[in-house]
Amino acid sequence: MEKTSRDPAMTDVARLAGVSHQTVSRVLNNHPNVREQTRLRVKAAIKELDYRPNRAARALVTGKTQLIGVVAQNSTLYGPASLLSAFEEAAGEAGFAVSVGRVKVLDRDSIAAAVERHRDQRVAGIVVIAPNSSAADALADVPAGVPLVTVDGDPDRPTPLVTVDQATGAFDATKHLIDAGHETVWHVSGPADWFDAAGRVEGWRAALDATSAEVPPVVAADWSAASGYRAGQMLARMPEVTAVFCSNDHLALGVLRAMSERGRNVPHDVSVVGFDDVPEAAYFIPPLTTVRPDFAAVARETLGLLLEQFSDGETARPQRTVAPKLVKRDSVAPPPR
Amino acid sequence: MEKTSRDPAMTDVARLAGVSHQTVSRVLNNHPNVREQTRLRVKAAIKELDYRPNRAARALVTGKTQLIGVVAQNSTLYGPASLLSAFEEAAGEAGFAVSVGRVKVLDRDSIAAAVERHRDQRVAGIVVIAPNSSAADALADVPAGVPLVTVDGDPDRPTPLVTVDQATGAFDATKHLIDAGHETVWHVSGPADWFDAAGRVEGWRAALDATSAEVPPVVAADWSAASGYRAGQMLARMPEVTAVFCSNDHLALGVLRAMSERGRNVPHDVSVVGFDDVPEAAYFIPPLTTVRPDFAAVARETLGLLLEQFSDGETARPQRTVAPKLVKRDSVAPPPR
DNA sequence: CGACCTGGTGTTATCGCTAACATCACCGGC
DNA sequence: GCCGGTGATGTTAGCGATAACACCAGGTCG
Repeated sequence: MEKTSRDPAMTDVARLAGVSHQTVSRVLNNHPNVREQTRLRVKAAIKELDYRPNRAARALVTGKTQLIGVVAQNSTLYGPASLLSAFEEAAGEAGFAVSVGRVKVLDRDSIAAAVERHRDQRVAGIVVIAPNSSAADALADVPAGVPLVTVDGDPDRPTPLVTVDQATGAFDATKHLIDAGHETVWHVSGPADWFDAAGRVEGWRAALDATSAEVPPVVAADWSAASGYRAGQMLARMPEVTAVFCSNDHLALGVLRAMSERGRNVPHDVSVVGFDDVPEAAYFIPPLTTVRPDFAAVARETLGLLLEQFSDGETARPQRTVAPKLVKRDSVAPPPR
Repeated sequence: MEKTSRDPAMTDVARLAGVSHQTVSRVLNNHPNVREQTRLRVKAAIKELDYRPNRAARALVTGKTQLIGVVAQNSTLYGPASLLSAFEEAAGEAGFAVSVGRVKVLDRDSIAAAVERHRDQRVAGIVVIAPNSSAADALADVPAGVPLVTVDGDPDRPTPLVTVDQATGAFDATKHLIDAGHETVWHVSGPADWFDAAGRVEGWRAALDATSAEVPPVVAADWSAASGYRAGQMLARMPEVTAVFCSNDHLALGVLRAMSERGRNVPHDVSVVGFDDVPEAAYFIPPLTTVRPDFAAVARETLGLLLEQFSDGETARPQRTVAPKLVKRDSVAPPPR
C-alpha cells in the first residue's frame, strides 16, 4: 500500500543533500556564499524530490506575497478584457500571480469590497481598472500603504496611473477625416462618466478647433452597438452629416447599420471612424478605419509602475500614457459634392 | 511621529478582548463552544483593530488555500473571455480567490507550465479552459491529487468536465434553417481541433441527417471574421447555397460581408445563423440569428464540480453540459424561389 | 454524593520557511 | 605565529495561525 505522505519540505531536501535546511534556503534564494559543489548537490536533491517551496511559509515569515490583485468589471467590453489579459501575461512573466476580483458594477461600494478582499489576501499590490468616475471615487477609500496603480482612471488625480492617450488618438482620427475634405466631424461618444470617452471627446474637439471647423453637438451614447445604432438613425437623417467619429468600434458598427438601412453609403456618403480596433473591425461593412490602442504596452507600464512602488515606495512621475495608432481601412472617403 | 507598526495579529485581538488567541480563532471559525458574550467581545476587538486574519499563516498550518487557479489562453475570443469573467464572479462569491495563468498558445508545454505555476502556489483546485485537443492532451501530465475541472474540453475523456451543449445548439440552429424551407444548410466551421467546433459540426450533421437532407462539405475556417470572409467569398459564388450555419458570430460577420459584396442579400438570397450571441450580433447587417450559450451556468457548474472534489474527493457524474438557446433575429428567411 | 460528562477556555506544539547570529576553517599580515 | 577578517555552513528563534490536549466549573445520574 502506498502512503500519501506530505509534500517534501526544505528539511527533507536538506537531509538528502547532507546540508542544513538553511543552506537549501540559500540556494533557493541565490545567496552568494554557497560553494558551487554544495549548490549542485542541493539542486539535485530538489529535483529528485520534486520539491517546491511553500509560499505560505515564505509569505508568513517575510510578510510579502507574490500576488497582485486586479479589480475589474464583470464585462466583456473589448478594451478592459484585452487589458486584463495583457496584464495577466506580463505579470506572469515577471513571476507574479494575478488574482482577479470581478465587480458587477463600478460603484464605490463594490470596488471598496473588492479591494478589501484583496487586502485580506495580503496582495503585494493592486491594479484597478477604473474607467469611470464612480470607480475613481472609490479609490479615495483605499488606505495608503498598499501599492496601487489605476488603469484608465482619472487623469486629474495625482495617483499612479496608466492610460491610453485617448485625446491624441481621437485627434488623429478626427484630423484624418478633416484631411479627407470634410468640413466638420460629428462625434458619437461613450458614457460621459468614462474617462476614456471624455478624453476622446476632448481630442475630437481639439482637432476641430485646430482647423476652425464648426463643432457640432456631441451625440451621447453608451458603448453598445445598440446605442450606436440609435445615434446613427438620427445622424442618417441629417444630410449635412458627412463624417462621424465614434468613441468605439461597436458604436461605429451600430452607426454603419443605421446608415445602411437609410441607404446612405459608407464611405461615399458618410465616412465613419471607430476606436479600439476590435479583431473583427476589418470585416465590418465596409472595413472600419479605427484607432488601435496598444494594450500590451499599457500592461507593461502598469506592471512597471507597480514594481517601482514595491521597491522605491514612491515614484517620481507616476503617470504614463501610451500612444495609440490610426489604422486606415475603407470607411473614410472624401465627402460627396 | 507615528510608528508604522506591524498589522495586528490574533494575539493583539486576544489581549484587547481579554481572552486567549485560541478563543479568537474559535470565533473566527465559528466554533460552537464560545459563550455569546465572549464572542461579542472578540468581535468588537476585531473591529476596533481592523484585524484581518493572515491567510499565509492559516494556509501554512492547514495545508490548504482558498485559491483556485485558472489556465486560459491569452485571447479575447468572446466565449473564453465570457466564461472566465463569469467564473471569477462565481468563485469570488463563494469566497475563493481566482488566480489566472495566461498562456500564449494552447500547447502541451505551455499548459503544463501554467499548471505547475499554480501548483507552486498550492491552489486548492485548477480549472483549465481547454477547448482544443492539444490543450486536452496536456492534462494527461497533471498529476492526480489536484482537483481539476476542464471547461470546453474533450468530452471523450472521463475527467471532470463542463461544456456548453454544442451539438444541441448546432442542431437547433440547423433545424431552424431547414424549417424555414431550405433544402440543405452549409456549414462554416471553427478550427477542427477545437471541441466546440467539432461538437457544432456534429449537431449540424445530425440535423441534416434527421431530415435526410444532403450533407454538403464542411467549409473549414478558424474563428476569425477574416476566415469567415474568405469562406463567404466562396459560398457567395455558388447559387445553390441558400443557408449557412457558422460556428461563431465572427465567422458569420465575415460571411455577411462577403455576401454583401457579391450582391447576395441576407436573408432574402441567403440565410445565415451564428453561434455565441456576441453583444453586437443584434447590430450586424442584418441582425444575426444565433445561438446563445449560458456562460454563467457553465461557471456555476464548474465551481460546483470543483467544490465537490474538495469535499468528496470523487464525484459520481463528473460531466455536465449546459444547453444553449436559439435567438431568432433577421438573418433567416425562406429560400428564394 | 462521587464519578462522569460537557461546555467554555487556556496552553502548547507545530506548520515550513527566512533572518540573525554562531561557528569554524582557512587566509594573510605584522 | 598569533590575530582578525572572510567565506561556507549550521543553529536558533520567530512569523501567525490551527489542532490537540489540558483544565476547570457546574450539572446529571446511579
